[in-house]
Amino acid sequence: MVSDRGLEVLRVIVQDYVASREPVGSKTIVERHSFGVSAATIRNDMAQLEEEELIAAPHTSSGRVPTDKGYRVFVDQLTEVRPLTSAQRQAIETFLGQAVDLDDVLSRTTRLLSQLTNQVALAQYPSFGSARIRHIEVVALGPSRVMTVLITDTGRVDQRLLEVQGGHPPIDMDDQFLNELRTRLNAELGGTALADAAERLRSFASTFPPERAPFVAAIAGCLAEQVVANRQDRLVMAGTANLARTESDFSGSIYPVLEAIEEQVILIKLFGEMEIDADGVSVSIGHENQGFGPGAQGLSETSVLASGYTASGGSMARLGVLGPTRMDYSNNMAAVRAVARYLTRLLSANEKHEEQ
Amino acid sequence: MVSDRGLEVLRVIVQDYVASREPVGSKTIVERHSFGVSAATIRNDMAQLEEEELIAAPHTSSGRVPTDKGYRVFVDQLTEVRPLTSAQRQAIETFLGQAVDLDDVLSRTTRLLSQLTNQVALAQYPSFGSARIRHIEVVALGPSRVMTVLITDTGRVDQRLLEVQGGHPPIDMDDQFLNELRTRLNAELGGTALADAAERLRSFASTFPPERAPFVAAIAGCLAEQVVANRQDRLVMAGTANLARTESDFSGSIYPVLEAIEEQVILIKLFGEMEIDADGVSVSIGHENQGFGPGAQGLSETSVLASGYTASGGSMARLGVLGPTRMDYSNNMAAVRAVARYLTRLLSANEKHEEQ
DNA sequence: TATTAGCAGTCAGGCAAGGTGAGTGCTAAG
DNA sequence: CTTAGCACTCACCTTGCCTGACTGCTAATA
Repeated sequence: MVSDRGLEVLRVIVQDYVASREPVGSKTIVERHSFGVSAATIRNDMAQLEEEELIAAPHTSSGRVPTDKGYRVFVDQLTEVRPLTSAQRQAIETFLGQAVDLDDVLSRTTRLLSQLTNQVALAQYPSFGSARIRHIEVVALGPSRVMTVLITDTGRVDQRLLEVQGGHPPIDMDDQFLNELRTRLNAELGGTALADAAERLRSFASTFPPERAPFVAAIAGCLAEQVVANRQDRLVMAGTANLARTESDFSGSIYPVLEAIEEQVILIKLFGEMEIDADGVSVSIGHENQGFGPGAQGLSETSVLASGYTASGGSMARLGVLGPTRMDYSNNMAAVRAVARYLTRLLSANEKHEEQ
Repeated sequence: MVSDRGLEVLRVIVQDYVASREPVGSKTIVERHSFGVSAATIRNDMAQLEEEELIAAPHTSSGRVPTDKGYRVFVDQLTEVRPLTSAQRQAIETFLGQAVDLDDVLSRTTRLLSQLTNQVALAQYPSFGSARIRHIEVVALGPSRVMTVLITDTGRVDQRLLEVQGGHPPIDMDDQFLNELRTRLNAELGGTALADAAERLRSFASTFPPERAPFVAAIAGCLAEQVVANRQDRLVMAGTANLARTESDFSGSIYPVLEAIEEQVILIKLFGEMEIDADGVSVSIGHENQGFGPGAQGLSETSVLASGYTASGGSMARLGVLGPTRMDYSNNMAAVRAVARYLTRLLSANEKHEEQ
């Protein structure tokens, strides 16, 4: 029902509204853009757009504002992701290049992304997924306390404390036994995909003499927990202060938004649902964020851009930005895409290096 | 210059202002508190308090508001930290008791504290300080990549990646050598205070045959870095959303506040400067937060409460809350103190357990 | 049929005037 | 030292008015 010019009108409405933060009227449109038609014609087009619920008027005699649906059409059909400036590319390379470990990479990534977009930047730790066990460490911290450390080939290190209940006789954690245990654990599990590790761990204790078995079982249980640890889904974020700066973009307080962000579960779920086509950026707009648990309605006036990056081991994770629905989609999508790509390259470069 | 009753007046002004968010006048005071004198008398007292710059009037015909200096006097002389309710104590115990490792403890601590106070809660990782090395791990991740893991008796695990430049001949990282290296590192350094470890590491490589020395030196250097890693000063925080809820307590936007908080350096410095007397709570009010670097003026309308806790190994770290100067000092100081105490008990209980 | 000009109608937001009430400082008396 | 009384100030609210930016509609035009 909407003519080509109508879509063009929608585009400039979105662009002008994002830039000016003010409802845009027919007159302003003909003034700022050369449509070659009069304001009245634009008004007719706008009437159609309104009928399609792509724009709306805050009050009777004001200009129009894009609806969530309008943004959706804009993002799907009208936006072309323009490449970053070379200065920005430069910034990405130099800033991310200095990272020393995964924590650092993600911390830098989010800080960088929040600077590029002036929004809240989010990055998910790579899920264990297809990662493999590189090394297992068991360290005695005291007569009844043990620490297990799980190191994966993705560079992830996960430690856990274990209190061993005193047995009869008291468990003997001499170094020699721990050495043996460590050796056998690594022999049995080294190189195993995490997905399979839990299975193997279950039967691991039975290969030990009965008096050792309960202790070993405890350790194995602990490691099994680590394997499926929910930690794998931790989020890093940066630039929450940007929300305060764009505060006027929210009808009420930014409190519910901040709250929803702190409740990382919501974002993780949301990230999980957003499907990313190859090297694309996926967008979830306003009400589309609904339904990811209580508190998610705090995100009803925000949009989330997400892209995926692959860490070494082929495990996939998400990164993106969150901001008010009225954001510069074009620029932000470009930034997310560029950073995601660079991140993939950075992490798989390590990978290659490692495999050679 | 200020009479006893004058101080009492200051107290109720602070209390009423904190509770009502509105300037409090002489009439309201005599109505709500039984001073046994008339409003006019209170007015005289208030005139004196104003002369001492303990209170101020936002505009000519309005009630008074405490100044930073007024809050200072209130905190120093007029507040008694009332004990928590038993329900609150209960909450602390059950919530913190479930923690599995140090990360978890601090994450839970901040979430709890932010709930108890409705402010932003902060906790510093225990500084290595007097901590000792418990265990060192060296893991080959590939032909030219090594990961070093440093585990301290405070339960801290710090890993780092190391790219080893190909030598002549290419470095041989067979398991046997790594085993030897690991053993010697632990023999040499296990139990060493971190403060001394860097020293010893410097000469460590020289005890190896020349063809191994460069490689070992690289590893030792990497470990030395870890020992003095700035990471030791990381902060955990929770409840930033609370800032948005108390937004009206700030004259401008909360943007500079959020920004200052993200810039953890400022808070870490501030924490460092605040001196904590035994089991006390230290308070830094408004302008007192100034001078901790650019961005610190974002904190000019906030107060920071801090207490210390001792982790195992006797290392001291801070935890506290941050909120608008107009906060419930009495309650918040109680909460900070109680949580700090409990945390110390929790961590040193482990310690004891471990030493027995 | 698509476009345009013109016109009447709507309504948010800004501005000024006036009233209200909370709160003060001062003074003189108890 | 305390109190009552009084004049004064000033933020804040309400009301009314005006302006300007829009719109939707209609009738003329290409």
